[in-house]
Amino acid sequence: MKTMHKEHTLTKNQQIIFDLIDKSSEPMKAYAILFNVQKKGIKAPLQVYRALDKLVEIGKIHKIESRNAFIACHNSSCQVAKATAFSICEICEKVTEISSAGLSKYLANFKDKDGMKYSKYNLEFFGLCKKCR
Amino acid sequence: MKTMHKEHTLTKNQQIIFDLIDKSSEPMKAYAILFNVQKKGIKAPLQVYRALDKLVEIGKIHKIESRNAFIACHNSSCQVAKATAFSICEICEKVTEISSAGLSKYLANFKDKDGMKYSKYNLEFFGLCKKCR
DNA sequence: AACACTATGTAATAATATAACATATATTAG
DNA sequence: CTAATATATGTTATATTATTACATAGTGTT
Ligand SMILES: [Zn+2]
Ligand SMILES: [Zn+2]
Ligand SMILES: [Zn+2]
Ligand SMILES: [Zn+2]
Repeated sequence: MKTMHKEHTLTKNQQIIFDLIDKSSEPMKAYAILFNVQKKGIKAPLQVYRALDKLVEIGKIHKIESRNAFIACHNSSCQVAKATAFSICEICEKVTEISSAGLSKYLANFKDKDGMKYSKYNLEFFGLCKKCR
Repeated sequence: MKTMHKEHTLTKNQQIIFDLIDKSSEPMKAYAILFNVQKKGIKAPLQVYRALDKLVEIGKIHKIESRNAFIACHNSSCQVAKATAFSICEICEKVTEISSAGLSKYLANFKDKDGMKYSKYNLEFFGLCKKCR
């Protein structure tokens, strides 16, 4: 078997925060998350950041670096928690995870001028989404 | 002539801050920049951020989004202020701007599943640099 | 001179993220 | 099972990154 998926059982805080992000239609910022989960007993920024760190680490969510925001992974079976690509609408800020075999293959095989390959990358495309065009 | 380069005459603050970043061997963070230019009369964060915004806008520097840091553009004639790619060493944090015709062509021509093209992108590769391998 | 535009100066504050320390819960080894 | 270890949580304080708001100054155009 080529890829074995370790099942990560989420802890309570991780589950609460993942559920919130997962059902959100847009990327969520840490303090928006905090505000939303306070009714569930998560009171401090650090509790949020710790859960976010872990969720990113195991690939359940991704951080949109240019926006300091987080979205759930929608690459179904995301073996590529470390090879991410997104399109970002510069008007409505809609973010979509790009799942392109061609793109990931190209980038995974890309060699810099020293012949160096990189297995980990993050790519953010910017433009206008369908609605905003 | 294909690309006409408007010469941007930098203002005083812009020049001070660009010079500092340009001579730095590593990406600089905004408050490190602030600290360094205080002797030159730039006293407030906003003065730094305004200069940074402008310098990014005209392509003299780039922001490394995953690090909240800034480096001078070294794509010599950077027509691609909006199409940037970097390699980042996860140990020593060395950042290098990637200048690859193949890569930029591939990305500029990349179409998502809706057939959408993106003229603007930012790509960050992560790995270990020569020294850290 | 009048106007528009860009840049600067300054103070206050907002938004994002981490350090430090105490406690609790889960996992593993003996 | 129990002790040891690792992971997760709770809490307070603080560090880091970035923007709002408003006043002033310079630059170029008509
Ligand atoms: Zn994903
Ligand atoms: Zn849009
Ligand atoms: Zn460049
Ligand atoms: Zn290195």
